[in-house]
Amino acid sequence: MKLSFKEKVYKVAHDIPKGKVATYGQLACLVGNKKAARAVGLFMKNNSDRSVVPCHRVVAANGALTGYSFGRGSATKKKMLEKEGVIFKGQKVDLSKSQWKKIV
DNA sequence: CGTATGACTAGCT
DNA sequence: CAGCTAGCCATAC
Repeated sequence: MKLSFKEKVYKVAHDIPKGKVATYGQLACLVGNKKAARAVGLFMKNNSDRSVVPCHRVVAANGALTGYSFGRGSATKKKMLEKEGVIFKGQKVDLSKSQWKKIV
């Protein structure tokens, strides 16, 4: 079975461990199209698995909490991440400490 | 198939 | 530091 880009994105996103976050570009790179960060975000928005896929563990390349049209948006997202152990720097995620690094 | 859309990113001013 | 532009991609219609 051939996984669609979107399927891969969901798969990788689901692989993000608790307390860690990944950037759209990173996910895009993991699925094979590092320039498809846009498409990645698109799937997160059209997510049907928002309760299944930890889309809240996906942030912008600079650690900003972009998007997230769930709950109170970035507020809820930030809360969830902080609760999971993600380090925050002001209003952004401290990628230097909480960016997920896929171990292959 | 062509157009429109979007939770992106990097570079410049 | 903030704002803007251009480039790139997959999906839906």
